[in-house]
Amino acid sequence: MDSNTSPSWLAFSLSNITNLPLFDAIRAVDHHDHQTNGGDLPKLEDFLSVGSAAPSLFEADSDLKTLAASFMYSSSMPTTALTVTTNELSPLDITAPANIAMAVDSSGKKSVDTFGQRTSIYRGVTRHRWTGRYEAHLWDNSCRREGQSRKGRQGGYDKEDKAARAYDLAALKYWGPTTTTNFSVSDYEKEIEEMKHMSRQEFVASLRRKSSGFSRGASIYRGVTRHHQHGRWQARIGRVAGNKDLYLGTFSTEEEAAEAYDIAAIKFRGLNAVTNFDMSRYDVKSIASSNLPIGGINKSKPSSNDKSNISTLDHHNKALNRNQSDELYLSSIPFQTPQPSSSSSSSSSSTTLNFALPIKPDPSSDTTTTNWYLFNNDTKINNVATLFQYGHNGLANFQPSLSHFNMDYNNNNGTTIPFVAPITVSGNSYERSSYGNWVSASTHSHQSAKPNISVFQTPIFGME
DNA sequence: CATTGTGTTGAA
DNA sequence: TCAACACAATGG
Repeated sequence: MDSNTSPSWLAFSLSNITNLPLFDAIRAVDHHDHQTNGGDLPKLEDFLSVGSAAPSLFEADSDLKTLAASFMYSSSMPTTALTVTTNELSPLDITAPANIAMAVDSSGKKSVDTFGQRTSIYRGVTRHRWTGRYEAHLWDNSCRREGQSRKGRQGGYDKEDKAARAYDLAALKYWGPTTTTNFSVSDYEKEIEEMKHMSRQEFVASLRRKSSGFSRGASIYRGVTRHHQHGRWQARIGRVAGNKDLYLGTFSTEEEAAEAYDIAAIKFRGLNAVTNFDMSRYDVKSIASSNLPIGGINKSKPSSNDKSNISTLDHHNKALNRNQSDELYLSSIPFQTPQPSSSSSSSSSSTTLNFALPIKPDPSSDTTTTNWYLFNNDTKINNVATLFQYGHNGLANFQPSLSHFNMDYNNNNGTTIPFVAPITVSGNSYERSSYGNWVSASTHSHQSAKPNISVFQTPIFGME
């Protein structure tokens, strides 16, 4: 909550991190060093790459030119700050495919004499020449056309079989359950279900995101480092727009910092950004539309508040509106003046607010009650009132692009204030409620004063 | 070899 | 807390 010092657009962060997914947590480094030791379990390629480097072996693989998506997997992050217990080769993984053989020869193309150079026993997987990392390749030109998922772009997983699985998933998405996969299709039931809701590009993008690599640092999260003096976590993103490092703030938890990085990454790199958390956590659209002065970031600290930016108060507002408190205001939402008082709006009646929150709907939830809390700037948590959303049921109403929600605001006085807000909401109350992780809105609706709404969220981390 | 992530250090 | 430089890993 003390991370109230981030760039304005970061304001859009909403850490629903509570359910820190299983996020293959360990994007850490693997401690095997294939380059120097023939030690553990030599791999096929170790034998193949005799002499100097193995590089050229794949150079000829021009087929890869058509790759639209690729995932890299590594097994040789050289250093090792974090030695991860590598037991990733769980029994499960070893269920290596019976179709290996076929995988090998079915890739066609390559002439027989190059077979021996295959760098992985898995279909769709190749081992990167220098690095020893693994890439899963999926060829699809349409993808490329749409400018999505081109080759490379992210580090790799640490294990060959992971690359193989990535390939499998992509292939399943593209060619259906009958396609040849490395592992049994039954391994992917869950994923297959998930992919149904995504376009190929989306799915592939998500796969890419899940690939690992990186993190040679203190944090397992990308873009996060621990600061020397107070052990706080600093988030940065390098040389974006401008060519300077962009400092994203310091946070007390890695996750918050990681999220800050993610948002920045999305902001600058869009859908292709490689993020720490699943992209679904963020509302890319909103992040993109925030008025971040791309190319120049408010180098100047968002001094107290850049009310200036706010001027253009179209629905999407940003501008960090810090408040004397130490609460984290994620987004400040200057909005339409309250109702022209048509009726009795004086003190506490009815106000129409317009604001947007870059929160992505949680597709897994079908609840229609969102925990929107309205606060009074002065009293904060005391004046909590829950907003009940009505008139909407189910997922259809949670489309990110969609915008208007009608809500009733039940204030403490029992008064109900109709509330209209173009927002996208996360409706997953179950996970939030248990952690007190709520999206909240704070308002300044005093007498005549123009309401000033800020959105912030209650502390998530550090509170058990 | 161009990018971009991370260690570090230091001033404010 | 914020910034910057230097270096290293990544991916082309």
